[in-house]
Amino acid sequence: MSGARGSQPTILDVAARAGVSKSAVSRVLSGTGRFSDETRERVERAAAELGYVANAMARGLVRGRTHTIGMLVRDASSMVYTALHAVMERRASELGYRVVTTTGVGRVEDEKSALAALVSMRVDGLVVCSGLLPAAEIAEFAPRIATVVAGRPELHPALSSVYCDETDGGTQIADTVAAAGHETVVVLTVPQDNALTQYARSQAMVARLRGRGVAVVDIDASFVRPPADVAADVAEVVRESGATALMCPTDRLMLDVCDALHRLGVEVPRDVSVTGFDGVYPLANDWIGFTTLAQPIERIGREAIDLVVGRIDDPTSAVEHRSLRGTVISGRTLLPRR
Amino acid sequence: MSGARGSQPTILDVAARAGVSKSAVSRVLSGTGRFSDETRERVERAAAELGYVANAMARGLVRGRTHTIGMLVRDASSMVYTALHAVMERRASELGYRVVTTTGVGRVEDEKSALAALVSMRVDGLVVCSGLLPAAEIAEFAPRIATVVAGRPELHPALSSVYCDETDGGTQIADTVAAAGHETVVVLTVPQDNALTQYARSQAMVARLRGRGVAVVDIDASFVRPPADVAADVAEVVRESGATALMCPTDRLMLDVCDALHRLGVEVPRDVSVTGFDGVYPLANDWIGFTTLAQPIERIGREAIDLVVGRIDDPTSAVEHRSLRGTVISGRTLLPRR
DNA sequence: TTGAAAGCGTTACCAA
DNA sequence: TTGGTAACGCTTTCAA
Repeated sequence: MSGARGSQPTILDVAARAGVSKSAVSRVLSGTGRFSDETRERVERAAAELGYVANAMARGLVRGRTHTIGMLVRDASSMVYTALHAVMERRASELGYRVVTTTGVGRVEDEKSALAALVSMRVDGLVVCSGLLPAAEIAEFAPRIATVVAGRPELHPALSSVYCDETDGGTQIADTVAAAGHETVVVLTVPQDNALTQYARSQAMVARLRGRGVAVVDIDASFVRPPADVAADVAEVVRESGATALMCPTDRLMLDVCDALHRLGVEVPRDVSVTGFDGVYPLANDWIGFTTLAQPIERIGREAIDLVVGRIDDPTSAVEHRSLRGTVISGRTLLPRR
Repeated sequence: MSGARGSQPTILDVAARAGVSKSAVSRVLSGTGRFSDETRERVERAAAELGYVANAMARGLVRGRTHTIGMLVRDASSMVYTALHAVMERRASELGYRVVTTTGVGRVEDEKSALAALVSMRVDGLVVCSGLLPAAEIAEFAPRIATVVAGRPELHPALSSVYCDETDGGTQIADTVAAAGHETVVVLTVPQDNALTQYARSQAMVARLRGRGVAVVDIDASFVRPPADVAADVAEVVRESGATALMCPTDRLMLDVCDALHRLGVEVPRDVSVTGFDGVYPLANDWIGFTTLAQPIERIGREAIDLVVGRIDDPTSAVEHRSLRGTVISGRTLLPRR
């Protein structure tokens, strides 16, 4: 039975081999209760010989706790989420938790099911890192599972959150551009339903620039548009309106647009200055030299874990919304006007 | 009872609310067996009203299958793993599997426990993406769980694997450098125990260059050395031996070294040509212009999932080692000599 | 210090 | 078509 293909040894196999009861095995292996040195010795040897690894499902079922935090990520290939993931993993392990990650593959439906998968695994806590899933879908589980939203400004009354202050960030970087003397600026904007965060930051950029008397040309950069098309629009505007700077809602889009502009013969920063947003390694790097707004990823990740663990330990703890300020990184892509 | 804090509704709660037995609920919700329309209707409503999400632990326990593939990643912040993650997630979902990811935080011990966590969750299959963990540690579970190693040339007889042919890759990029006419080249090498893959590719570079009569200066770039120190060595060698090119084992290290060289006043590619390895977005990009060897990440990820699912479906299927060729990407960082 | 037995939430097999 | 009941692998009383 214990040798059947695919079946792993159970506590009964260990007990039989050690010549003790399964209760004894359980006590020894989980270090609870009392047992003699001899029992311990025999159990440990038997377990090692069998390559026994306790079944977390069975354990979780009876204990009602999994010591696991589920992380839902929007896009496994985005560097922002990736960086967040690494930070959270580290912090969670310090606190005695394991992080398991799932992702939707971009669609809301997939994300809902990825979230449900985490819930069905009965993770002790949930950290949602996605600007895509509507708050209501997330909040549904909040009464039963400690839930925190990380990386997006979520003010839902049932959900704690930690995020970069997008408005402040957009404003800061817009100030940087304005201070460099640019008088006509292109801002790439993303529709609200594409990504809340990106929408918020571009709106802040536009508002601040206009507030400072800068002429703004707004170009649609919704996710469905290929960067090459966006770049073509930018090139045209630069030619016709004489815009001298371009602001992007993410470093990633900035990179794609720079690339496309390059193919059109428009060089950065010679012909046009460009700024990004996110500031995650490796794009935020002196040698590459993006001028961008760095999100406080380290703090966001760490505090998200602290918040969720806090709520696991004390489910009655108050909902909190923490807004963290980002920092402008000055690179080579933004030049003073003229 | 069903309202107790933290406790989620169970199948019994649904059954009670729907006025049927838990067996009926199980049948309806899992779509197996027969049931009347009325039963279905009542069960579905009750489940929806309660926000019921089946407990995957209980289900997995009795079914003996979780429909989950566990992915062990070395470094959640590395773009190579990140890219692999995204590809695998997509392919697995096409095949009806969910991917859960865990990572060590860099140390072998942590990785072992991260792997054990996956095993304890009784994932149906395991994809190990780490050049760190010794094959023996991984192979231990192979007899009981379908296991595939992705992204490293692992020829262990019990482990299937898919990986970039590191030797061929190192050779290809070395050929590219030699063909550009460089006669003295610095190669950054990493010790074998730091990372198998990086070791293999740098050795291949060195061998090929020497084979073509190129003078090679070998600089130690073990993980513990700060890139700034490595860069200082490089700067000195460039000055003293007149080396005109530098080959790095990863794009990431390449970036850090370029950055550090820049601070030392050594400009790339003006003063020295540089090549990398990995070729993952965003560094492999025309605008940034790294000359590098692109690993076939898309194929590696996809085939890793196909292999592991194949072994889940047919545990007797043969162990396979698939070596995939990478492609040189020509960027701006490599100039012809003189 | 030990082992027997009662669950944990599901599914699956059986009568009914 | 139904519902009762026996697992699944483990932890946790409770007696001994």
